Amino acid sequence: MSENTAKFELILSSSKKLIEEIGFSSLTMDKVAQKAGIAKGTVYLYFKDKDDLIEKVLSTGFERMFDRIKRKVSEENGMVDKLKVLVNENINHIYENRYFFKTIFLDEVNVVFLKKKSKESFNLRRKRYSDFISEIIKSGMKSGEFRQDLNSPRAGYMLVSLIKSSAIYDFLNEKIESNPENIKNVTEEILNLFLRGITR
Amino acid sequence: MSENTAKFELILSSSKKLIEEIGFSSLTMDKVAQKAGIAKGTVYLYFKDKDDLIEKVLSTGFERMFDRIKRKVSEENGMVDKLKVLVNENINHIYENRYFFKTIFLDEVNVVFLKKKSKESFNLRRKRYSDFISEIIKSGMKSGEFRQDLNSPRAGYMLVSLIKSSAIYDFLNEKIESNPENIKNVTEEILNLFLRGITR
DNA sequence: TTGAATTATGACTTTTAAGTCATTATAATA
DNA sequence: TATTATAATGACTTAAAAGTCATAATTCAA
Repeated sequence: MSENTAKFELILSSSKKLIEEIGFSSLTMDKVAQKAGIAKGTVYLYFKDKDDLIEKVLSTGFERMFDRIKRKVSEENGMVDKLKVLVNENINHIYENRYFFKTIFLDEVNVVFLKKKSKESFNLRRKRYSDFISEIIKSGMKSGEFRQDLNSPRAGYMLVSLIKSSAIYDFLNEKIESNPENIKNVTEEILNLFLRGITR
Repeated sequence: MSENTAKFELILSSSKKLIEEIGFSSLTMDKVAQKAGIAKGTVYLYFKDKDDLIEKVLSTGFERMFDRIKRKVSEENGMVDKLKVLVNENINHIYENRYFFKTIFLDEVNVVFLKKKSKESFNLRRKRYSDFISEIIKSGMKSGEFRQDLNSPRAGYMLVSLIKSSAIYDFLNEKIESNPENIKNVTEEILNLFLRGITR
């Protein structure tokens, strides 16, 4: 595996662009090479195989998003406030990378294409994020901000899925433009439901 | 396209079993034929192509589930009660067909494999279900059972995703056994969150 | 400057599985 | 029973794309 970081990044970003354009299901190594302006063999100098390439596209994207969210969350004190900035930051990130996430979510890429090992890391990332949320909820239960009878890991997992499904809902309804108004609404609707439920 | 219903059903149920065993990504027409104990060419007498076969496996499964839920829901009057039986019935259905849904959810099959046309019908089914829920929520808003400031279509969509993600959560944590205790808990946790939120 | 080491190339091989169709078997009908 | 129509077969064709590797280009070190 060669060490040239610039070329590694070039292949990675070309793949990401391609995925936005044509989706995962049509992604081929030939197209990746063409998009990056290099030969197919070169791709294999930097990535073990196609699975490795996709896994790295997904994992670098996730780490970038997770770091960003963690930074913002750490600036808040109350658990309700932490959840608020978490949702806000997550939705913002999704909208800023909306064409990528549109493909991820609507194509439901997810783990189908990945081999066993990459499937596991996919689920591990999901778990790391929902565990992070679960800890906030646990603290909120201790502090009295949240109900005492919650199953915090499940609740954490549920919030992740609410965020995701809200974005899917918008993408399906063609609300893909990233205007602040829209983002503010989505964020509030998720938080409203998650914090207060639908009953009066 | 031949008319023999028994053979049609045989291929359909063999495919479903196979999907449970090996997942969508490894499903081949050769394996389907072998599982059904017939020749590959025969499969093509009853289904246009692989996409058609998968689409029919998914759509018949969905219709069965949706009918069952609608029947139960129609027996209730209050909107809260309707949502309660809806969630309960949906979770029950998922657990009764847990190996199928485990594959569907964890492999995240969804639409990846399907061609454009089938992708659309996949999203249409999802929409039919969330619209159905959305109508219940709208009635509940009118009757005063629910808050007035809800975005009912989005809320409907969110409930669908809460149900799905709860099942995924259990499957990921190996809680796949279908004991009534477990099902009761899951149902209650979903409803608790959706109706009341996490704050006190 | 030269030759060794590294990186890049893309035509080629391999694999896999979808879909076809000439042939055969079975069922229906007269 | 003979003839026609329908259903079934599976070897074969086709297609697509992953992955390889002998060769070429470039970079580096002496």
